[in-house]
Amino acid sequence: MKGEFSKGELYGFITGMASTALARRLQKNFKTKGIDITVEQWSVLYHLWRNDGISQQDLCIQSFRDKPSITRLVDNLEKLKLVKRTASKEDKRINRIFLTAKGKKLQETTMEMANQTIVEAMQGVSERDIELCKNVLYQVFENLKTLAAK
Amino acid sequence: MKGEFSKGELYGFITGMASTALARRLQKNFKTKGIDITVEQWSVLYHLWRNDGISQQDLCIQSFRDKPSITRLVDNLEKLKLVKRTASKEDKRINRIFLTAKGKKLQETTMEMANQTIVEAMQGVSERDIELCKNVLYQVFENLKTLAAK
DNA sequence: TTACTTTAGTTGCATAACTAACTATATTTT
DNA sequence: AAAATATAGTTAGTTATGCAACTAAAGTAA
Repeated sequence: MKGEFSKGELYGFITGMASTALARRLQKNFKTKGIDITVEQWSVLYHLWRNDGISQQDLCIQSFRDKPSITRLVDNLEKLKLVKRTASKEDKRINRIFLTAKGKKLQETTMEMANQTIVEAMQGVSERDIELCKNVLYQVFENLKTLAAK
Repeated sequence: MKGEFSKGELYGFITGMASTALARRLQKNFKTKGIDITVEQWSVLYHLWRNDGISQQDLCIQSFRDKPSITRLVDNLEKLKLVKRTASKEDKRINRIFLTAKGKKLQETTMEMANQTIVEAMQGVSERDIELCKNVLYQVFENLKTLAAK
């Protein structure tokens, strides 16, 4: 077990082993249920379900990805007929991204699966500790964001 | 700020925003210091520094990657003259991976940078909370590993 | 109005990840 | 010993990420 995610070290923390494992699990759950999207595509849809019609730039910020990544994710989501690009009339530079009926339909099932996956992952961890862990990760994220802005 | 890594949600947790930010920061720090390796390559070297000459299979388990990923990471590390594949004499299926002098030399500087990056990231987080967070992530990892094995 | 700068998005190139299919060597079973 | 199985590693195809260079439209300044 020496090299794995051992309690005493930060290797797993740096490399995001827990979130990698979580994403892999969610991906497998999608596949098992015959849902043919990647977890990355799901994470883009996630923001559209809350806020349909936002721009690619908004998706960059909210999903914490760069512009080329979003361009290609939207390309693929469009191929899957889950979203549709629409040029903004006010500002022709902007693409507004809208969910299709098919895209909207995925929300309920996949969010349910995501929640279920988290429940499985958090087995044996108290609510209080989950909150604390989220707060630490949030703080880490904020610290690094501040540094990156410099 | 609505879509970002907000305290109240698990989105950032699922997508590994904190570890992504940490990896990006470490990558940038490498680049700034003229160290031309990726963080993924670094994470492979990390295991070799502790245990030179292990097999690709060992690297798979320890770095939590699949076989093709390790094949290519070792390919690229070999191109960079940081490691060298050597077929095992006992079992011809096995490649043992050995650090070159150049590969060994990277340890001190880059580990220092990784530690420094973690210090930056953990600013304002108590030792106790770091420990607790690591334990939660460890538990999550173990839960998912158990599930995957089924 | 023309020139400069900023913003939104795309394209090209390199690295990395997952899946599936494959080769080669070892091990186990019969 | 021969056949079946398991293990180590590679290859091919698709998706995703990061960086740099690019186009087009908007906003700002001269």
